[in-house]
Parts: sequence; C-alpha cells; structure tokens
Amino acid sequence: MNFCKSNQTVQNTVHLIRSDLQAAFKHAFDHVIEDDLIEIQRTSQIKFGHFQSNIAMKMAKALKQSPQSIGQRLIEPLTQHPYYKQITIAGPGFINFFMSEAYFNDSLHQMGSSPTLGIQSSHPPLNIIVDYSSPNVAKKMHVGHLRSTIIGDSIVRLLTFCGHRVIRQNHIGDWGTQFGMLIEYLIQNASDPQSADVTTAYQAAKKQFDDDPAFAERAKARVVLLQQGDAATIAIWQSLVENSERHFSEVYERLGVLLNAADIRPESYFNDQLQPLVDTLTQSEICVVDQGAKVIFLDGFKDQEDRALPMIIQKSDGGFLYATTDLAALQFRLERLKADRIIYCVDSRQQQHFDMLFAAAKKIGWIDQQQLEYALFGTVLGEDHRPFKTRSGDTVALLPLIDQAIEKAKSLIIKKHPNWAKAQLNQTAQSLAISAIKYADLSNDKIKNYLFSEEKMLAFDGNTAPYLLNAYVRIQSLFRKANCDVPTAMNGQLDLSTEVEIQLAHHLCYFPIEIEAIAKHLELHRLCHYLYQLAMLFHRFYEHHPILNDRSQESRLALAALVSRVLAQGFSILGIQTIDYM
RNA sequence: GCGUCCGUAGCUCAGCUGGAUAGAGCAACAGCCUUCUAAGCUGUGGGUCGCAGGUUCGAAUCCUGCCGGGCGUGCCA
Repeated sequence: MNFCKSNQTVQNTVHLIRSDLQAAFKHAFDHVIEDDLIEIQRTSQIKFGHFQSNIAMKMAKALKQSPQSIGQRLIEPLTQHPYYKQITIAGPGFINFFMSEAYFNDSLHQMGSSPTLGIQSSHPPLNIIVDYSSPNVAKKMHVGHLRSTIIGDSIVRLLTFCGHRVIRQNHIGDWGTQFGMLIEYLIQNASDPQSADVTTAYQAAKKQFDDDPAFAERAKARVVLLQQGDAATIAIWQSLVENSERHFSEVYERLGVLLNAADIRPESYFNDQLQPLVDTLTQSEICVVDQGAKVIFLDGFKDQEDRALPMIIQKSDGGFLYATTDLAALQFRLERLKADRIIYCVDSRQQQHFDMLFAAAKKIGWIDQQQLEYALFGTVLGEDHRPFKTRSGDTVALLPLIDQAIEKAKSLIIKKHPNWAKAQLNQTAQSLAISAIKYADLSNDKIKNYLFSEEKMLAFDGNTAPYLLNAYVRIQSLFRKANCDVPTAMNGQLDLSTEVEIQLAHHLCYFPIEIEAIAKHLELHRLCHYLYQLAMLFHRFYEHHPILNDRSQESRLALAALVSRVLAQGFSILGIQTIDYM
C-alpha cells in the first residue's frame, strides 16, 4: 500500500541512475541485475557527492573482482547525462554521483511549480482512522493526554496532506461505574453538574466512597439507575458530559488541534452493541465462559502463572470492560466507517491490550486487507527523570501548563523586544509556547519516554521550535525588505553557484522523499529532524551570502522562497503556526 | 517467571530498508554585528554506540545470550 507518493525530479533521477547502472552492468559483464538490488542512497557527507551506490561491493564476490575495478568499468559509459557532473569510485568501492547545476535547477523548479511541493496524492485515497486524545469525562485533561493529542493531530495532518480521507475519532471515556459515585455525590451536595469542578468532586466522591459504606451503597445503586436509563440520572450524567466537553474544546482550541465535537465517538455510543456483540461471539464459540467471565482466548498471551491469558469481555457480574467497548468500536470502524487503516495513538503501556484487541479481531474474522496499527508513545518525564508530576505529586493539568509556557515565552520576548505592543507580545508568546510544546514532543522518537523541559523547548538554539521559526521569520523579513512575496520570488531564475547553496538545494529536493517515508512509518521526529537541518542550512546560507542588492538577488530570493514554503508546509503538518516576527 | 520497550558524548537527543572517519544542540573554551532579525554564524575539545558471541566484504543498525532500567501481566482504564 502506498500511503504517500512523491513524484518529481529527485525520484526520477534515482530511477535514472539505477537504470543507467543496470545498462552499464549488462554492457560490462553481460549480466542482468534486478532493480531492487541496486540501492541508490543519499550520501552521508557532501564530500562523497549527492547520491551513491554500493552495487560494486555487493557484486564483488559473485564476479570475483575488486569493487573498485567493477566500479571503474561501470562508470565509463555513465558520464554522458547532463545531470551528472562527476562520478567517482571511492572508499571501499562506493560509486559516488556528483550532480550538476542543471539537475538542481530542474529539481527545484519542478518542486516550486507544484502546489504540493512534489508530493503526489495517494490514489486511491484510503480511509484512515486515527484514534487519539481520548480524555475522560469528569477529569480535567492533564499531561497524560498531551502526547496522544499532539501526535495524533500531526498524524492526521500528515496523512491528509498525502491525500487520504482521514477520520478522527476521539473515544472519550464517558461511561463506567465511577459515574455512580460522582452523580450520587453531586446530588447529595446539590451541586450543579453543568458548572461543578468535576476533578475536585470526583476526588471527594472517591474518598467518601471508600470511607462511608452507606454512600458506597447509594453509589452502586446509582450505577444501576444510570445503566437502566433512569431519566433524572441520565440528565445529570448528560450535564457532566457537556461540562467536560466544553473543557476539552477549550484545550483543543488553545493547543490548535483539529479535534472538535463532531470527532467525539464516546464509549457510551457503543453501549447498546455490547451485549449483542458478546452474544454473537458466544454463539460462534469465539467467546467462552471461564471462571464465570466471558472471555476470548488468544494464542501467545500468558499470565503470571504461565497460563493462557484471555481477553475478558464480560465480567462475572455481567458488566462490560474497556476491551468490550474497544472491540465494538473496532467493528464500527471496520464495517460502518469502512476503514482501510486504523491508527491507535496510545500510551505504550496499553500495547498488550491492543495486541489482544488486534488478535481478537483476526480471530473473529473481521480483518481482511485492513491494517491495524498503533502509534505508541512513551511517558512524559519531569526533569528528575520520573513521570511528570506537580511538587505535591498530582498529575499536571494541561491548561496551567500551557499558561506557564506562555509566560516563559513572554519573558524571553521582552528581553529582545522591550517595546513591543501588548497584543503583539501576547500573540507571539502564545504561538511560540504552543509550538515549543508540540515540537518538543514531536521531535523525539515517540516510542521513547521524553523529558519535559520548558527551558529546553523554548531555547533558541538547537532542535527547537524557536530555532526553526526564526529561520522562517528571517525569510519573511527579507521579503518585506525586498518588497516582494513568496509566489513572485518563486518565478525567479535560479543560478546556484556556491557550495552552501547547492547543499541547501540538495536538502530541499529531498522533501517529497522524506514525507513519503515518514507517512509510511509515522515517524514525525524525522520530519522535525529534516526541518531542523533545513533551518540550519538556511541560517548558514543567510550568514554567508548577501541576498538583497546582490547580483544574485533573484536566484537567492527564489531559493529562500522555496525554503519558506517547505518550512511552512512542514510546520503545517506538525500543527505549528507560522509567525512573521519574533 | 513471561511479554514488551529502552540503553549512543557530562546532559538532552538524531543516526532512514546494514555502508565510508558515529552526528546535532546544551554545557566549556576561542572568534564574528558601519549591510538583509547576533533568538544567528564559524572554530576547538569531548564517545569501549550497555556486555559477549554470531551472520557479512562491511554491524550503533540484523540474530542469539547476558547485564541494567521502565512498563504490562484475569474480571480498572
């Protein structure tokens, strides 16, 4: 399956080199080698040229010749194409290709004339479901929801950019026994469920549940009322849900993520389907009764005593579990939403649960060609390398965390621009802080735990949002000074002459290929790394070359314009807002 | 115990399907603003890639076994 396709000069050039090598091989050794045996890769260092092939080393044994002599015979007939500037044999036998200015001019021109920077939409588009964020009603969103929300949002943007039909699913936790005690507590204290501070109420309810047996009894009875659909109970529950959803919306809006009310498909949505689902699975003997519970046994899962560990889908008391809801949600996504690919953006601690879910779906026979996968992520750690908590040991709430980052950004901006108007200061600080939080998360390999450091994420040096945004801001400033804009500058004639310009061009050309690879494996940190290198190369270019009022102004502005577009496109995929001043 | 993930410079992290002398940033030291945003650029020092085997022309990368750490492991989510 193709998740994203790049089709432009670079890729055509890779094909060109490959087929040239193939022809040369046939000519020199009367031997046909298969396409996929000839890898063409980007060189590790600029002194080795722009592309390289290791085919001479691969074939040395079979041909009983040294890689160097094989390489030598291969490159002789290769030197004709105007895209090749120089071809050399080096090191243990690499064939290094140095590309010509014509190649870079053509590549950049083609990229610049494409509205999608050379990325071709996937045909046909796939229905891709991204399950992310998934906060719980009756709890404020906290740092534990941050990664799923940010990573999921970026995955949605990435796959949308690649031309897919992406369906967001926010599987919020709005059902379960805990609502019995919460509702009972609110009734007892005559609290308004629309406006109550649910986190505090929840904690108090839990405490009373543990300490007061009479309350616990009433809470349990309330669960039954809720499940039976008692009108008064449902009304309170509904208010609680609305209360929480307003809070979720506020967080999503402040973070600038795409999730909205229409993406919410809560646990309660599947309530009616749980019993029928269990019954069907029982009838087909996929689900069996074990120790009083209804379970599905799956190969390869063991408990602590090395016995088969089943997935429990109905408790011995008749209650359902999150495995049941997830199973029903999966069925819904496959059958009703016609999912081709489903991506669960969840904490890596849930891996086993989802392994079981996927295995169950296969056992039931729901899965044909569709792909179930997850974007697993590690824990957010504090500077002490322990899970990120407040000083008192509580989970860190999201809104105060965002506010704090904004304050920090403000103080940094004031140092540089003491005279900025309040509105500009606030707006820039907000953009910078949100970008910093997102970028810090996305730039780390998501499977690893990551260290949350406000200091580092807002640093102006290194692989941070401010550093990248600064490259963008510098370009916008250039265009203001030149009285020109990006689309106009894009039409300028390129005339690349220096090593730094060529390096920048070479890196730009790789954008579509990077995006293609990133979309396949959902490696967002790789996009960050790519953009970081682009920003670094641009800063170097900017520092070493005069741009305005230089005889190369037209060419250099065209180059800057393309950098601007690629940065902006990259930021857009990461969910980062561009700014024009900082 | 079993499963799973992680282990790369003092610190935070890259290293793509195996490829050349393992790369950035921070921190340390030394330079660069009468021209486009110095929130920048240039240079120096710093690594037994957890350990040991194996596969290979070639291993941080693949395989096996250890060591260390996180997480999960039957009716919570």
